[in-house]
Amino acid sequence: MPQLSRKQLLSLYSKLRSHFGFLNWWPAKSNDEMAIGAILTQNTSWKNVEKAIARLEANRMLSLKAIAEAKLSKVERAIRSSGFFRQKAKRLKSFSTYIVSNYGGIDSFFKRSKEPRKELLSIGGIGKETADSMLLYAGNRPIFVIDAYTRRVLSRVFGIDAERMGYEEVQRIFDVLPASIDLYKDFHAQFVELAKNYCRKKPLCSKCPVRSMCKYASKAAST
DNA sequence: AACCAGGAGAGAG
DNA sequence: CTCTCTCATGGT
Repeated sequence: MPQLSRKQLLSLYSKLRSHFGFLNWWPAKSNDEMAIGAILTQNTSWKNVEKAIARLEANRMLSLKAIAEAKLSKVERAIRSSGFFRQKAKRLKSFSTYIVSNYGGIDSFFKRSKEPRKELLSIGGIGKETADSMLLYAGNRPIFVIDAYTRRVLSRVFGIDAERMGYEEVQRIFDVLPASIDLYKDFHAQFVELAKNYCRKKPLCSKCPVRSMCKYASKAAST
């Protein structure tokens, strides 16, 4: 019993896509860099993550192998700009150590793991959103990533109480879509772009690219 | 100058 | 299972 039809979702995507254009999200040079970025961006703006990635690269630690071998304090220093640096340094190390020692590298992890999602979640510091981001953007699995922005847009545009729903429950809304990796990647990016620019605390409904199909916008206009 | 950012986990109920 | 609190920094 899906709450939204494929047509509704694709119509939303179409509007976003023609407004924002194709968003080449997460253009990491390697899957290592992508996975590292996924951990660093937890509850942190991407801008500060870029600085941390640049510093890791400058110190030749922009790979799981290098992080697994580096001292914790050295990782901490490099990623300080991304906030939560002590936690994240531990998370980077435990993740890197797990992948490198069990699979040799992230590419063979994605190739050989039978249940990659469950396995990622078993590693400390990797929650559902981070795991799904890695699976979609690095592992090329058709898994829809749910974040706070996605929930907010679903809530406002369609009136779905996605902010109180469980993660997988929100994820199931997108089961009606064709299992296209490129669609999932770009759709998620479009959600973020819409939420950051329009669905804010102080919403900009009058200029919103999807106001014609948005419940919140029409409600805000009539009152 | 409060307030949030592309969350996760431990603890409590 | 769901709710609450903590983690810690830079930008607006």
